Amino acid sequence: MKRPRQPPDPQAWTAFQARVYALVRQVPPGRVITYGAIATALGDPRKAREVGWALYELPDGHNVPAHRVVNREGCLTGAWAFNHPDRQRTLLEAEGIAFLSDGRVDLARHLWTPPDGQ
DNA sequence: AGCATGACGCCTA
DNA sequence: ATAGGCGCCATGC
Repeated sequence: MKRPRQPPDPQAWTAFQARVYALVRQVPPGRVITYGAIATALGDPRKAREVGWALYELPDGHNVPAHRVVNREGCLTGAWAFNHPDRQRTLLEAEGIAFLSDGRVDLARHLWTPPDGQ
């Protein structure tokens, strides 16, 4: 059975971004969340890549703690949105995030799960 | 229209 | 645990 798919809709995309930002804003300091977890919490686990896009398009002056978003292995995203390759790691360490010896976030300790109903 | 790319993730070997 | 392949979906050329 073929899976129903929504048609591309700019308004839906904007709404999607808003929901991503709203969810990321709920991540407490010292905790992290993954792209896949965000997509799942928003009701579509397949949109993990779009979560990344949404964060990529964050406007200036946003109050979204995007540095608390990592991939499912706990890897950081690099310099993309943080102006400096170590910026994201610095922010996370300042919040008490523990890193493994290979440079990944210790997800077992810091992964945050959003409450239901989001 | 086709093809490549990407702040991703799952499956398989 | 690691590496490669593939699916996903929005974007850009």
